[in-house]
Amino acid sequence: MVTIRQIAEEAGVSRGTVDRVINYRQGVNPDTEKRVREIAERLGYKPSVPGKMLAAKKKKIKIGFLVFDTPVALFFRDVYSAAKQKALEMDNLGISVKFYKAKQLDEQYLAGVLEQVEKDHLDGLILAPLHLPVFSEFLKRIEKSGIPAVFYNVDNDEGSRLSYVGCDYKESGRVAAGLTALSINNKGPIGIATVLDEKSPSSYERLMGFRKEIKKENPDITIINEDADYIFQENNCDAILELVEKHPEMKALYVINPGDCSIFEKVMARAANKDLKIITNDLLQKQRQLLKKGIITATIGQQPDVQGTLPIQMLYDYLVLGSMPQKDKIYTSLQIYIKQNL
Amino acid sequence: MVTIRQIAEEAGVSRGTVDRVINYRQGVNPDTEKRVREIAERLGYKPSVPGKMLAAKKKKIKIGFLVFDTPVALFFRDVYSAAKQKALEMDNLGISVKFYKAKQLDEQYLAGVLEQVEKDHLDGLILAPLHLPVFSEFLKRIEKSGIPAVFYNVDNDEGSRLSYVGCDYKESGRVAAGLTALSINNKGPIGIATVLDEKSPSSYERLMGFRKEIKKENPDITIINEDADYIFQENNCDAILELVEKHPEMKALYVINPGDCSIFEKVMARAANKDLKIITNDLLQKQRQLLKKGIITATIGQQPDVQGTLPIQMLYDYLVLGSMPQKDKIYTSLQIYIKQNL
DNA sequence: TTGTAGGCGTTATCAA
DNA sequence: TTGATAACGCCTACAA
Repeated sequence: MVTIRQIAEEAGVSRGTVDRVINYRQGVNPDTEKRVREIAERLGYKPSVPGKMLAAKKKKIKIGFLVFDTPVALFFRDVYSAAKQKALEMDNLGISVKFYKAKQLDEQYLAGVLEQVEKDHLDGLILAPLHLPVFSEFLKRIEKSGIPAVFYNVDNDEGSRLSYVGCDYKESGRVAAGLTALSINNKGPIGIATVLDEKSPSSYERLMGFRKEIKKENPDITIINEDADYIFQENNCDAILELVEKHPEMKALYVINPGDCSIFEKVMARAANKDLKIITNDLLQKQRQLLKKGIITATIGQQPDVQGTLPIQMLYDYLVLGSMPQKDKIYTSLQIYIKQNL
Repeated sequence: MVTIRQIAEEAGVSRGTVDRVINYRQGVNPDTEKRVREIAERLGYKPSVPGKMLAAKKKKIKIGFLVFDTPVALFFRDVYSAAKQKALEMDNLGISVKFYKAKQLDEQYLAGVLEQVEKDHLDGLILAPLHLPVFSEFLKRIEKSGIPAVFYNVDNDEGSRLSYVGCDYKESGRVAAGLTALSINNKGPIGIATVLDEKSPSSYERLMGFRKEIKKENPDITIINEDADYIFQENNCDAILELVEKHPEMKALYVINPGDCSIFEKVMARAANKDLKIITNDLLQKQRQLLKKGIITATIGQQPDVQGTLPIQMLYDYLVLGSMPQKDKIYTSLQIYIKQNL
């Protein structure tokens, strides 16, 4: 355990100088700097975590966390409750996390929330940057201000970020394909559907991943409704029911985004004793119940708890310990849930 | 953020006294103690994590970690490599983790290793206490010595422990049952097999969980070989191949413990183009490959990384922060792996 | 450009 | 039985 004190002694300078060198601060003689840096290198200096944590308390760090709290974005509830828990821990470390709840998804309303976010002087920001003009604008301003941000659930290359924590949607689609194939013994006609999401990036990527995987691995499976435009049409609930009725031979249905989940029971009612397998995404409360009842066959999770806690930890590590995230994207685990492992 | 300093001022005593009270040390006037405790309570004192971490460095805490490093216990390799990583982190916090590798599983050899463990003066111990007489003895001595222990992978009630981190084997069997049923559309004859483990508790519990779940949920599935004595017989590799040949109608095979995994390819060779589904446990390197090749249909994991890292963290929290584990048993997640989510 | 010193919260040691 | 003080490692304001 090498400390700045030891480096200071070795270099014949004061601790302050070593600190300046190590943290790339202004005003050190280049020769001194070089000497100190070499010694630090040679001795294998690693800053002490507790030391940094202790010293960080004086900084009164404030992190902002934007969540959506609407009936159509239920997934964020699970993210939020995990994040709240983590925020309490952070409070113990002298870091405060402020939550901003967006209760609607229309641009004007969101603009108001984002304005509020910018007013508070934050040291870091966590958000799911939807692909909407308000967010594009906002991301640019945040980037300019230099506030480090972590994106969760939705990635967005219109602004720079420390890291992304969320699902790899394409892979998620692939896993759904594998599960679907598994549940119908690799053959038969299947359907794809989604209730919400008019071609949101996440749904679209899942669709692409699903289709590609089926084509690659399962020559004996045919997808009844191939066309993306057809899948993402309006008033989808009715369209899905129609699809199921038109195709009694359908063996499985992949529901990308089930909305409020009421679609599942409706579909099963129409497909009565047809032994239709339903594969979907996420594990919200409703889905848990429907899995138990045997209405949903399997679902693929995206770790809402990790999406809530890891971004906070990453910002803490960055702001307090000065360490960059290991990866540019942290993908959540593609956990498969069936009746028995809820 | 209340500190002992604040409590000391409020109570009109020194920080030392507050420290004595809070940490239940000897030599405090009962009146003083009561007063200090009340103030701490009223102010909602929570010890500071960084403060404790910093102060802990002087204690030179040493944790022992026992792992098995034998050809038949490959799972422990993954535990070990995660634990090694975690040990490095701990080193940064001034805590050293010493590993003890047991290269054989016979009692005499193990006795030697355990003796070595006892010689070193450890502040905490992590081990998988196999159900063998050497361990029974050892656990009793450890318990008497008061050294806190965390068990992983194998629980054992012959000694007291802080917590257990590992698989819920019975639930693991249930999940295997659900997966098996899913892969054969809930009907048909299936088989159960295991290569290693003459009725080790983990295998036995998995078997029980599997059988019970099939009976409860799948009236149309019949288990060809019901009898535990038959499943756990000697020279199992041959017995399994025989089973597969005798029952060409078999739709799926649950392999509880595949040993070195060579059984899988052998079974598939015998069952050529029979479309036999194979369900198993763990995700070692071999299994990963076989899943990719489509020889194994699905497997159920038990988070070797968590088993390696969490016990270390728990002992750290206990020894440094003085916090007890949340639960008596921490079960690893019953993650399902198929070809697409390796 | 560099050094000094105090503080972050807890704990151990020594002195009273 | 209690108090005072010096660590633990880092950071920063101020002084030189």
